[in-house]
Amino acid sequence: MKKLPRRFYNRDPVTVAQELLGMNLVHVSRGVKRVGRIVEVEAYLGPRDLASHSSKGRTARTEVMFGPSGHAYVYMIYGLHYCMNVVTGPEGTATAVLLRALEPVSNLTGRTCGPGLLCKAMHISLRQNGSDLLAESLYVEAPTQVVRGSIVRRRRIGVEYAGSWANRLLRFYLKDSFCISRP
DNA sequence: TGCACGATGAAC
DNA sequence: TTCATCGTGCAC
Repeated sequence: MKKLPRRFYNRDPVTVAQELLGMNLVHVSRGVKRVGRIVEVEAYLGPRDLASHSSKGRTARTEVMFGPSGHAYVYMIYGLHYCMNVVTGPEGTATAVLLRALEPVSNLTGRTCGPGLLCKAMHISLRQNGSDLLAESLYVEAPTQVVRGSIVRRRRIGVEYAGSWANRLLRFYLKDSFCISRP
């Protein structure tokens, strides 16, 4: 097991998204280490990407996205759920990868397939927004051997309002996973 | 200062 | 298909 270095995140979000598949998301809180295997993600390509929150510009909410890579961008959606992203690329590019589904590895209870469910099971909330993924609490690590298999590309979920950007194939998931939020 | 609307999930 | 529920961004 090896924590992913800053340079892993500091690349284009499409590359980072695909390479995150098969990696383990780890959250240590109150002495409990929760681990899940990332099996579904979406890439958000910055201010020009109308589906990305960063297309609204630099605001209090999107501030973390505009910062350095390797940090967690967590936000509340529909007043009910949380979604977690990993900030990618050079500082200021405001690109990110949304984590959409995990396969349970350790200490996870409840479902983990879906961005809101994933955060709930991992005990991730607004407290984790801006968290450095190279620190000790929340991070991603490579398992002893990364098993990926075939990667499927699909349209992103829930971004129909984004015009032609909604049609881009920016969602990636592991074909062989039993845990995908939507086919 | 007010208001429409979500990168969702669950129920019907 | 509908609804829960509230922070955000933008119109006034």
